[in-house]
Amino acid sequence: MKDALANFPGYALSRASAKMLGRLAERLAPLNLRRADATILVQIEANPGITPSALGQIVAIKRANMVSLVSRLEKSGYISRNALDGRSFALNLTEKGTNICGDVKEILKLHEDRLMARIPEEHRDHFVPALKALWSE
Amino acid sequence: MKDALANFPGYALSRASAKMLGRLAERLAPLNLRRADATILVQIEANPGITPSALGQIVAIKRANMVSLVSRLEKSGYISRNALDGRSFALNLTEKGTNICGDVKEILKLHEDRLMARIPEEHRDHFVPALKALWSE
DNA sequence: CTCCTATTGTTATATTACATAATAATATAT
DNA sequence: ATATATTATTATGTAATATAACAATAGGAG
Repeated sequence: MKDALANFPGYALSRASAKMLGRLAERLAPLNLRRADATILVQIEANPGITPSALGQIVAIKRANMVSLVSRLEKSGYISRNALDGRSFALNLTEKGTNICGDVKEILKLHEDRLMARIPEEHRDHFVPALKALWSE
Repeated sequence: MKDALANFPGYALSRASAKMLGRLAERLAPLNLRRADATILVQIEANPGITPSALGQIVAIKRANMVSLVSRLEKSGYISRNALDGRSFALNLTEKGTNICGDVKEILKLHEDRLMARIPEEHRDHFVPALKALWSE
């Protein structure tokens, strides 16, 4: 009963990612937020007034899938939408949104710290650079 | 328009994983196989006679979700199921399955090589060990 | 051997993530 | 001024993954 793919980088990458995403989801659950919600809140805070389209490009979420995410966050009172022109909106955090975004960032910090702590020290500094090389382009 | 999470290891991990999984899916599409199909074929070849349950434990797929995967691969003529006892089956590759498994392994090899090639040399050797530290437990 | 418990494969079902196509309104460029 | 592109949106489909329930059966305890 051996794992024939255990040393394949792509396989290890997806297993590690799946496991860490699961962990993060557990940690966000008490806030009643999903990962996409959390990233959107943080990105809006860092980019006040951003449009759904531009936001979607940053976080790799298609416009069509953005709609329900944004409208749910609006209904929860975390973000506001103000018309920029006839077709696009400026997204901003409300006060309530800023508050929960603080909680989110705390959870993210904890999550990232625990994640990095699992990686043996000699590999740690190589981790993010290697991932960014795969991801960005 | 900046990505506030770009340097978060968990975020980078999931972005990198998503991108590479997408690539792999494209490469497997010509064989009309999905990633789960490919991993199952390779794992059965490495573990002849394994049961669906044991296989599911290796690849982190729940029994319930294994059913349709296995039965589809059987219908495609790639694997065979032989009763071990009254409730479990031994899974094996058919000749056709062994053939396509060869193609799969070729694609995986190519995929993994291209993936590693994207990672700057100085980080390469640290990549899989770091991921395994996150994933395994 | 018999009874209780655990395991296996299975069905049904729900959720989440993510993809495409079409559309109406509007901005932008020629 | 008109053609084209972009934005937000709706509708829809698929893949991955999770849980609960169930029948058949294996394995262990007495």
